[in-house]
Amino acid sequence: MRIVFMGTPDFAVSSLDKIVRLGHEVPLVVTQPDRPQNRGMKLKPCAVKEYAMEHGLNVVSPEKIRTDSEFLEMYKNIKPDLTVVVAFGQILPEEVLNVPRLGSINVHGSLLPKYRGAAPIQWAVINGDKTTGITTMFMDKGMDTGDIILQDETKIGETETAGELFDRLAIMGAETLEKTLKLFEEGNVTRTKQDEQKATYASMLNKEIANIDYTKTSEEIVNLVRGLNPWPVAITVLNGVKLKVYSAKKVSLSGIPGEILKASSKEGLVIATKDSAVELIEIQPENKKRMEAKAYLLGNKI
RNA sequence: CGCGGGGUGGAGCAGCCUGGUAGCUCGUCGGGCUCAUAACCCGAAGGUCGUUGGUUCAAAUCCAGCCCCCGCAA
Repeated sequence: MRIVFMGTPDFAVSSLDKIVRLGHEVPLVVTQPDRPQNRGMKLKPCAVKEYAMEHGLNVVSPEKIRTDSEFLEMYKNIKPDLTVVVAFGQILPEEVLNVPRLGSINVHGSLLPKYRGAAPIQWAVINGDKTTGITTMFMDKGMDTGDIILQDETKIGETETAGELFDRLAIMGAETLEKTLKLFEEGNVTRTKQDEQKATYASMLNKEIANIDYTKTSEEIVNLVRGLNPWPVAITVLNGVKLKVYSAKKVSLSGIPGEILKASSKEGLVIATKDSAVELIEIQPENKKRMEAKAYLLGNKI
């Protein structure tokens, strides 16, 4: 088939790679424009763009795809059979969605209608879900509201981080996409409407939720830490020391929520929560490297 | 030229301002104590102080360049 790909971050690369390896024709790849990213405000191409350039694919990065008539014209002239969208990052208007002969499909990192929106994988971990999965669907003008084609389910590990789940779902996404493309080739695609009653939204992550709230339960806090690792990472401030928290576990102690119960290189760093306490195991103090809390306490005090 | 912190035995830090013996808390190895131990006692190994050059009788320390790591912001 003649497939246009739209996607931006790492998560999308394995799906694009799958399409290329399956031997489909990819006349165009669409990504977000380069953004100033790192220290020093340097421009860095996104993961999909890097992949596309390495493989000699034609890449465009419209600033606002909604209002870009030049892009729409060019896109129409390509006459794609199908367009695959994976974590693209821009809302696509109906004129764009309707261009491909067979439609536009999306690979989403949750079992829709649960976790429509921007950060489904992290929210599944933050909420302590036991399972999640991949959904492929036809796109419509709503936010992840289109008809479902296929779903694959996977268990979330007890201590799995969002980053680890991300990597697994990126691979699973490519596999589910492969099965979906096969259905298109065979002409056996089915559509299942989403159950609106069960729909939930996974909003974008912001810094507010990254701050650990010790009046929550230990389990909620541990899940938050897992769900925000490796990005944007849970944050806490203890006696004026700002820390990123990469891993934590529940321990059987108690005190006033937020109280520092232990802070030594031998016993570790333990903070009281609503129902018990959490030990902050792997941390990153401001301006420092990521390290064990016990190592930090060898030469620093909290 | 976005703002800022840092690179010192295996780990985390001090020392730098006010140049002159390499320090602290751990870890490792050996020995001791103990029913036993992540506890305690004794001893040992292990560092071109990121790198290049400069100043000086003398540089971890002062000066200049370069490399690398990190926080904020985006």
